[in-house]
Amino acid sequence: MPPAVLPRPPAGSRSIPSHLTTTTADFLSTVPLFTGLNREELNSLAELTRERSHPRGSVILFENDPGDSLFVVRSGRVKVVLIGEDGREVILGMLGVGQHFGELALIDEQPRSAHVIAMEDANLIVLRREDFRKKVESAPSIAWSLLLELSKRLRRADDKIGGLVLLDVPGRIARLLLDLSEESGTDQIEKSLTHQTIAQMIGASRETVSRAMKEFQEAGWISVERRRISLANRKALEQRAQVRE
Amino acid sequence: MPPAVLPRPPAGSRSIPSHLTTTTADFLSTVPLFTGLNREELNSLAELTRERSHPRGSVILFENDPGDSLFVVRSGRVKVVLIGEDGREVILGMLGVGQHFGELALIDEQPRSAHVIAMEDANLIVLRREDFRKKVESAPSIAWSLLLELSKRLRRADDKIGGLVLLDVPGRIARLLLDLSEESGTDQIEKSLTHQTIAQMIGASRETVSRAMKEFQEAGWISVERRRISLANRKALEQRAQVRE
DNA sequence: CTTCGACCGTGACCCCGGTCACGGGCTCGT
DNA sequence: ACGAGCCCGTGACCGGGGTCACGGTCGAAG
Repeated sequence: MPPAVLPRPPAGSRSIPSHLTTTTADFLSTVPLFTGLNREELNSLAELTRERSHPRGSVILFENDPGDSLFVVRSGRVKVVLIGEDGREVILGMLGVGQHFGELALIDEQPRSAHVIAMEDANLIVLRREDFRKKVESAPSIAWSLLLELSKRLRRADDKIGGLVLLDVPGRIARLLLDLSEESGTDQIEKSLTHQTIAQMIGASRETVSRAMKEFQEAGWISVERRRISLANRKALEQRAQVRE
Repeated sequence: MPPAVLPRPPAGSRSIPSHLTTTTADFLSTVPLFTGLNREELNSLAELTRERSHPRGSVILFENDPGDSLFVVRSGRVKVVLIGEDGREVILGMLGVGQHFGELALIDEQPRSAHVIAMEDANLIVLRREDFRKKVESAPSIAWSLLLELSKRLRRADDKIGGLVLLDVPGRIARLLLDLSEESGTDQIEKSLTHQTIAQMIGASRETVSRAMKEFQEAGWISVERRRISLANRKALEQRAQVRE
């Protein structure tokens, strides 16, 4: 892994109004955070919004930076990571279209808690703190959505902590695969997930993940065809993802 | 470690109106969650409340149980834990007077995400979901306090994940000690923290914690006198709690 | 005072998984 | 189409830390 000297946002961070398939307001209506807003509110919200695009690999925001914006992913995919001095990355989460990040700093006014990096070219909708605050006050349904979202993340995080302490690497992988498939609804996992990425999500090395994945395949629990993982034996994986003595 | 067959709440779970130093309403006014409520609102809130007492070691609520109550610690101390089939415990958090738990299930209606166990004899104030919901709706300041609290916990959890992956055991201990001292305001940590407890908080074994703590003492970074840990060399600990190569 | 249970200190052992070092296969960009 | 990067597979090595097994101390209960 290259020591990854983090460059400040390189070219491409300019605000480019994106003329895409839908209007911003239309898009916002599909974002869970903003369900509960009516047409009018969506429009006024869209007014307050800027748009930025980031090329794959660029850093969208830095840990410890003061932050006063909320971001919604309009296209592409983004990862939330911690990075040690030695360059090792821990992936706390991956966010896709319609998901958002940066709320924490909006709520508690603390510095950003992690880096966010574009995994693919990404377009982001940006909302500034004051505008967001006003929106929340005028539309309490947003506050409730936020609570729901934070709750979900907190459960996930606690789960992850439990997994890190109680499970071995194969167990953690099994759990991750089950999580991902659940969130995609099917037994398929589409995302282009490299072993390296998996390793960073579960706190392991690339090599160990390779070996474990091979075992899962040989056991017939999963099958892997170009950029697609299928869960063939869910039961077995669930078993493996459980603490046993 | 005893395999810890978890008994259902034993004797002592009866609701006992506690005639303590202050009234319930007075106490609630000191709880961060409810700052922002005026006298009247506090009184009406107190009306909706029940009180329970739990002896040291008893389980207050079980992971996976459906849950519809919020708890506020009125006295004593409580731990939030995950428990593997093999009996190993992971301590996700410790809560003292004025802190609350059980909100997650109130917000997202999912089952409880962890066990909660009394570390000392504890008195708890209990509030049912519907009553709580109504309160939140009538007093949006509560929603904001909740967002603040969940944000704080999420940051903590992410930190913990980072620590588990990036730091060795001494590093994780250093970080824990710094956290605890910060939250107590001084360089002293009072709580009766056994090595066993520390081990469960950072995902390590009792023995390894013993050895690391000894090194810290010999290095002069901390000093330990009966049930009290003092941080003597904060700088060194901060250093140790950092990822280095 | 004695016993009993928690808690701490320490040594021996050993295994999971991180690190290093390669080699070989894809996919791009030019 | 041919390097240049990414990826993935695999072997060798070895070290952090878990586990086991004791012994010692101390406070509380009988």
